[in-house]
Amino acid sequence: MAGGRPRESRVDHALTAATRELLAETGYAKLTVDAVAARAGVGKAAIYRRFATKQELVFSAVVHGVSVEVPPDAGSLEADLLAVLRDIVTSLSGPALTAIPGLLADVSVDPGRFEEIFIAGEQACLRAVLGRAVSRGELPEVPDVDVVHALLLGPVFVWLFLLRREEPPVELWASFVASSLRLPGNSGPSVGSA
Amino acid sequence: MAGGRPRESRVDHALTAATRELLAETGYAKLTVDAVAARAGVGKAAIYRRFATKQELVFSAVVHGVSVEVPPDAGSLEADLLAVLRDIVTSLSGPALTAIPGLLADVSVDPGRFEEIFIAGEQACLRAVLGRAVSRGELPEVPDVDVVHALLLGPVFVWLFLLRREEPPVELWASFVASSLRLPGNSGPSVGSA
Amino acid sequence: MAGGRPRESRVDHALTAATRELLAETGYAKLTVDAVAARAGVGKAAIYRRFATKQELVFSAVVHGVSVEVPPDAGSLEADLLAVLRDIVTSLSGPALTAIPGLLADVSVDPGRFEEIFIAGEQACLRAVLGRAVSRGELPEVPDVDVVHALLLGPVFVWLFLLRREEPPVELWASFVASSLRLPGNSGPSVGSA
Amino acid sequence: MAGGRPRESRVDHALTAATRELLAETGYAKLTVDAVAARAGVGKAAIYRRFATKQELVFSAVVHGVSVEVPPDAGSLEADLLAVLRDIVTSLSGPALTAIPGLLADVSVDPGRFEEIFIAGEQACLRAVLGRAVSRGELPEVPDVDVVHALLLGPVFVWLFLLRREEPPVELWASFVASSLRLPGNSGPSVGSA
DNA sequence: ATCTAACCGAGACGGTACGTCCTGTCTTTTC
DNA sequence: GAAAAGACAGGACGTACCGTCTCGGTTAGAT
Repeated sequence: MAGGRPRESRVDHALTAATRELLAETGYAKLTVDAVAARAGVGKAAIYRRFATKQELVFSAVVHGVSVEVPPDAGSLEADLLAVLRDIVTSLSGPALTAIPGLLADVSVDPGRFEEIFIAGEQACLRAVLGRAVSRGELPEVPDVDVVHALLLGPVFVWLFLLRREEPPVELWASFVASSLRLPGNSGPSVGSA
Repeated sequence: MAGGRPRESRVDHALTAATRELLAETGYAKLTVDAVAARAGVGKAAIYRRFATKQELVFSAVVHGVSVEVPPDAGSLEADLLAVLRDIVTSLSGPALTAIPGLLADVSVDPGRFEEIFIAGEQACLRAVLGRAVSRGELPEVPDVDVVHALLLGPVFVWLFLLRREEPPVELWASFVASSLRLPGNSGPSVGSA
Repeated sequence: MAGGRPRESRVDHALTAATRELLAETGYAKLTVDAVAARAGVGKAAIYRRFATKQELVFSAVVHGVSVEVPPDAGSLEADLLAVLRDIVTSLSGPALTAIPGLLADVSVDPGRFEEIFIAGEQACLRAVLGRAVSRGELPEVPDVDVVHALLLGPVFVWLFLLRREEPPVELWASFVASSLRLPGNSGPSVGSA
Repeated sequence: MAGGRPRESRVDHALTAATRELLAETGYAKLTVDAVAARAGVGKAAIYRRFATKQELVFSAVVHGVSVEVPPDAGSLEADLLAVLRDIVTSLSGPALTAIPGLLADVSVDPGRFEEIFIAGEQACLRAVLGRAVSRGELPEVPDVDVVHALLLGPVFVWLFLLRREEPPVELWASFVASSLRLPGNSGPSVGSA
């Protein structure tokens, strides 16, 4: 009823590392489970003991260590939003840059899991930042977080994955969003958050 | 030198229809070329005579009839932006909703083609709309189109493909973007358009 | 409802040849379907389009060209039996020598098919030979073919596959069987052939 | 230097029983070591501490209790041969019936071990029986034991494993072999026993 | 009225990856 | 130190899909 040999963390680390390397070298589409196993010096069974599909493996490797920290108070709504935007850019860079389109495409990856990692954390940060703005008196009340979040994350997404360009103009967007939020009539809760 | 049997338009229509049906039924990831051929009552060769890859087939079926019309003058920047946003939402609905994440993922799809259809047309509309705002005196000069485009398209993208929710709050975003663009200091060209 | 590309006989021949080569080089146990495909310059799908399992592939390669000819009248029962025995030895030599134990073990190979090739043909020859002996007056009546067949095939089987020795003493066994059959009381049909 | 926990005989018995059950239920080809361990309520290590390979495990379970006793003098060569034949049939029945083809196929099983149990013992019995016939005056000299042994074992083998029929006609074969051995010229040593 | 070239459905082809399974070994904790 | 439990590396299996190719046959426009 008890024990058995515990899983080796060596394997977990090797898998994460190998997946990220191959993601960088060959891209998501050409990444194969056999190649990951070979690179990690691991049997395929050890992979499928941990992840049900290739997508879960990649997902796990990509989200490993994505920050969910609320950025420190930067003094103003605009500066705070800029910090959130920079975090978003960071979380979409590195291995994620290569993997996310593929993960988004493969239905097999649990949308809930995806949302939880890439959306919920960011929304929590955003909520904190907007709360600070209310405390400061910059905003009369906390606007709908989903709407604002999409307004921040969306442009970065398009810039990186559709236009495939680097260095999204986050300062500009932070300024846009901050200024429009401060205008009267734009801040009230307006759609029902699901 | 000429001659040969002409292609049957029946085949083209059957392919578009079959592809859209299967996209709706099984999603992009589980769509197979054999299934499309079978559903369309067509040989695989007839498909590959028209499209070099599966991605082109899907792309063609999805973009078929996407509007690239500049919306009529609605009287104000905000109303014009709203019209552009609605066009964007329309172009991302229907079969495209299922197919776009997959197309985005498959590197094999020519990024240029994709950009041409889904980006360039929208940017042209946007440019016209922004030009009208300058004529009206709502804006001092035409802002960077890439930046504004990402600001419009991005939130819709996130809403539909990441949050997988329906009916994006386009009125809100149109209002946000219009008001922030009208603020002094936000409208100048600020990053080099590639 | 008709047509489609016909199967290439080149593939069939290449598969038979490759299977036999690998059987000789590595033995049945280490023979892999991938290796056969690679050696034959053939995709695995082409194999599994023809054979449901690895066993059927090997079986087909091994039985290819097994003779089922009734040997010419050699003048006496003993000489005829010797000829049948030599045919048996021949049919169990070559690739079959390596493959038969494995085929026998793998339940997946249809016992009926196996019997049909390796048993029925030999029994038909034997029946003819025994009939000739009756015509000659060497035997009063045709004995039970199953029983005599087992008496001929069995020792060869044991010699080759259990003792793993070469050159079974077929002359001796032919002589034994012929002389015992000729004795009164040994030739009548005694068990029900299934 | 000695000491430690002694091996539990419970494990040995459970292994033999589980192996035989699974042999009967699923056959040799589908028998897995994990299944044996699970059925026996035993860890795999306990198996591999006792047997080097799966084949040895099965072999051990199958040969457990195979008699190697020289049958008592039945009064005549034919009756003695019949007794030997019956012993052969017994040793090939039960779990062995399912396992032997598989054991024969897996080269990994030591041919020496196999020979020792299934061949040498029977040949010793046969040698004794033939010696008794010489003493009785039924035979002028002891014939080549390998040859006669193949003549006895072979037909049973074919009947059980190739034809997959039950109740081999041992009386018939005993009579055949006894009568042919008694004929002049058939009894001399004729091939070199390896 | 041919001839010819490109089309058509059907389906086999080489190749590649998938996810499952099994073997024999190793590593825990428990007795 | 043996036991049960179960993770480990390695590697074969049979399935599925892609994009190409080969059949026999059809359908235009050019001769």
